[in-house]
Amino acid sequence: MIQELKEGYGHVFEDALINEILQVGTFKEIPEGFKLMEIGHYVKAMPLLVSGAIKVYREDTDGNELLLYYLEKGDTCSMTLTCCMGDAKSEVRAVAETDAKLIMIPVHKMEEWTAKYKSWRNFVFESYHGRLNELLNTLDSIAFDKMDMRLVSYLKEKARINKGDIVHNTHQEIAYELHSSRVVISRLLKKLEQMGKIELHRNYIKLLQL
Amino acid sequence: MIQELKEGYGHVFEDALINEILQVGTFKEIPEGFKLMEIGHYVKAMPLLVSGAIKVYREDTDGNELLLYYLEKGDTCSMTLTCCMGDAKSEVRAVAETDAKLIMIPVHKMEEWTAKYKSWRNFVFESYHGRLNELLNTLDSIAFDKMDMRLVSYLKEKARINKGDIVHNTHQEIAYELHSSRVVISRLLKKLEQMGKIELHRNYIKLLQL
DNA sequence: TCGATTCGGTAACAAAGGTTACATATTTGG
DNA sequence: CCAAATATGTAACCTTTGTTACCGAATCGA
Repeated sequence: MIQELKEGYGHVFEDALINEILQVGTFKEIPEGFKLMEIGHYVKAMPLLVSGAIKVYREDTDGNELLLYYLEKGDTCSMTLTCCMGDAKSEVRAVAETDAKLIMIPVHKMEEWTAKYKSWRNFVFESYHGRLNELLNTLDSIAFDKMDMRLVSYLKEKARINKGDIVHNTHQEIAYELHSSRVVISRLLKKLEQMGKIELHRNYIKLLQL
Repeated sequence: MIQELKEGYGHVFEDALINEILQVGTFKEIPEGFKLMEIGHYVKAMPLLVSGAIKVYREDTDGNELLLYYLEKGDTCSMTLTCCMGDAKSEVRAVAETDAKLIMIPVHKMEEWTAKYKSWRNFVFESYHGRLNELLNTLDSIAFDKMDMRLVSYLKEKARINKGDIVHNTHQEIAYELHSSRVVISRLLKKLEQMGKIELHRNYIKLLQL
């Protein structure tokens, strides 16, 4: 665990804090598709993401779904932060987009560290800042962009997260994540293909020049 | 200033902190329409809202606009928090919706208090939590609701903030805040009037039973 | 191997929302 | 008081998005 922690967080946390994390944190490996957090559940530990990517969703009571953003190495879930401290329920769903490695921190340490370590405070605040900004970007995209633009952004981001130029999703899955319908997504994807920007295949899409 | 502070924040902050705030904070009264924060500007002080309401907007480079949420008594601007600590630029615009009273806290105290006062930490975290949730609600509304529902929610919220059943806005102003067009808003308002839910007048709308 | 399932393509249509244009009423400023 | 500006109503039309329906191809499982 020590090398993963140092690699991902060595520049962020002071040595004393790194040592504390090593003592109380537990290392966890999760497979792609693993559900880390469910709406309405309480959260008992805070994850520091060491490798892989986590996607964070919004879902309403009617089953409507919307992808909010991804977490990557060095990120933590701000939602979890507030849930832990405030003893509140989760408002979002989190699922591993790829295989991932995490260090789980027990909730009760967080309050303690916030008082004790400047680097922890900075980390927590920066985490909030980052997440607020990602939410704002998602909001911009929904409020101001049309579906074709949103789709292009989605494909780019997905490819970036998965470090390649292939997006392994069906049209239906994309439709869910963008809160649209399969037919609409197929239609727009076909247009992108005709423009020479992507190549469509069963179960995956290859990005050419977006 | 002392009575406003105690009334709004007496249950939230411990006495020692209240005293510190009285020493370093400056009291400020601002009129309706006053611009508190502009996108791209740096923020040098953090506001504690004592009375009145502040509306927080998103605006993109093309001039597209969208109302995010309101701040009320006991709230502070989380965006400001991160901007102060991280020395980052503001991502939003904030305008006084009504006349308002604020206590401004110099940035450098925030870091100090976060280490020193548990009540301050709680306040800051709850503030973040609240704002994240309001952003999520706004997002839900844009992503999942149609314009007629959004309009009804808007009118209700606006009336609540202004403590009455009158919304003092032109159709054009409402269109801007919901990022729609005047014609669409007029159309939907007319429908609401025909359903007996509102009364339309020049420059204001009276809510009946929404 | 064969039937069932999943995935994607496409057409026809509906609904929501945006745009343009123009009319009328009210208010404001000189 | 009158011209200009502002606020609203309304019609016609277009674009985007969503819905339903049906098709064939690929894949999977017994």
